[in-house]
Amino acid sequence: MTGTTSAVPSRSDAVRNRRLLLDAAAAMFAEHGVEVSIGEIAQRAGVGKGTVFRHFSSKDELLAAIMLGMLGELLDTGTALLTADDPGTALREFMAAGVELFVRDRAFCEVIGRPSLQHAEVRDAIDRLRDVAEGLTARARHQGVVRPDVTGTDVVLLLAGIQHTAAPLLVTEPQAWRRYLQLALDGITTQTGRSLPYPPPSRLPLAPADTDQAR
Amino acid sequence: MTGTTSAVPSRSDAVRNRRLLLDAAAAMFAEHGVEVSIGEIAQRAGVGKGTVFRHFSSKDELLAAIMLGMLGELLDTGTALLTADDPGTALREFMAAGVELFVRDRAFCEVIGRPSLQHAEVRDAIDRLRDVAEGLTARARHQGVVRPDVTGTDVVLLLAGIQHTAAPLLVTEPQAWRRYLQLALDGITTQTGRSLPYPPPSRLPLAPADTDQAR
DNA sequence: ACCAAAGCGGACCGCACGGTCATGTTGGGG
DNA sequence: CCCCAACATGACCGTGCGGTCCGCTTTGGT
Repeated sequence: MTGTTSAVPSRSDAVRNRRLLLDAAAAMFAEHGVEVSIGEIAQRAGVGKGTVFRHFSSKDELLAAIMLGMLGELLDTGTALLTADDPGTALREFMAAGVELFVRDRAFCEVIGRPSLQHAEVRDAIDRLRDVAEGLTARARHQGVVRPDVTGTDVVLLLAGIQHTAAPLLVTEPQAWRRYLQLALDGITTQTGRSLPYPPPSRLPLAPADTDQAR
Repeated sequence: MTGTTSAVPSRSDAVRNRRLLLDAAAAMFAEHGVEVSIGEIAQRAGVGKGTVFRHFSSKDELLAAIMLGMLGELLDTGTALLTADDPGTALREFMAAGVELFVRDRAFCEVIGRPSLQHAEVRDAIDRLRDVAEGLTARARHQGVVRPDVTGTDVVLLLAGIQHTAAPLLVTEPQAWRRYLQLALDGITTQTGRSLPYPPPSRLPLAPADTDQAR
């Protein structure tokens, strides 16, 4: 389901090394963020630095391959939940899965939060994720458990926000994000006589070009 | 009120250059984050690179000086609001000021969010901020407009979270954070029969040492 | 068993960064 | 006006990064 970025090689040692590399990179990115060096990843995988660039044309390509995998999983989870019985708990479970993904993977947070360094495919995946979230939110809205003016884009944005709220506590209290997820859920739940002060964003901007203008 | 990190120099050209440097660094850090190079800051200030290190012993020192200034302002705002008439709107205004600070300054987000690279003085300032937030929250709680199990630490954490929620929209919709601030406020507001699933964090960890373990 | 092609590895390149230093310049007290 | 201490400067250094390249090894078809 997740189209790999580069073609998968034919020789046995190559496919084995590719697996080792993907696993090592996923672990290192998750633990240390996008700043880990290619050398460290290669070392962890037990291969030479050159081998990394044989399998992935650049560091960005490697990063994108892993991010796409994770986004694909979340997308599948969300799609499955679209046909769940209770729309309210379905939305809740989707958000829990999303926040947990952010919490577990530091690079994931950094990539999603800074669209400037995003691959086109990653942006597409996020767009599809937004669609799924839109569906889940619409169902919950129809059931009346969610405010009428809350959108799927809101939900996706909140995932990153909740993770970031609990981030400083992550080491000492790894489960604290559940507290802030509930807080957010209570915020988007139907409340009498309350409205949000700013119109819902129509869509995620394609590539905000970061805040950096050309130097 | 804000104790500068290094002693302020005596000669007139030195004090002028120090001002230029602080202004340039503040602008650059706000716009591009902590990653801006000393060279770029010096260029913007119209001085040589060496001059930067004459005034601040390291890049971290310069960064800390600016962060302390901003934290001081927010601290003053919060302290003033402690004696405001309506505790509910006081808390709201404090949070609005806090989020706006995050939104305006990229380096501020990065420093607050990654305690590993924090100066001791910065951590102290954040602690004092937490105390002020505790006071504001307690007042609002006594008035009954805020959940009994929401703490000042929650409020401080939410500031960063709200900014991060709206971050991807910042370029296209700079005011979107107000939407998510309201959402968070609705979340922490008194609601019948709802409770948070995770106990309130007692305090911010002092220095979570990042997620990086020694290499 | 052989061999071409595919894969591997690590020395190597160019670059940008934070920080230092020797040299030249300037301000302001006497 | 003079002089020296305080200051400014940019060439320079060490380091670590992403990415390249070429000689060697392994694989798998014949």
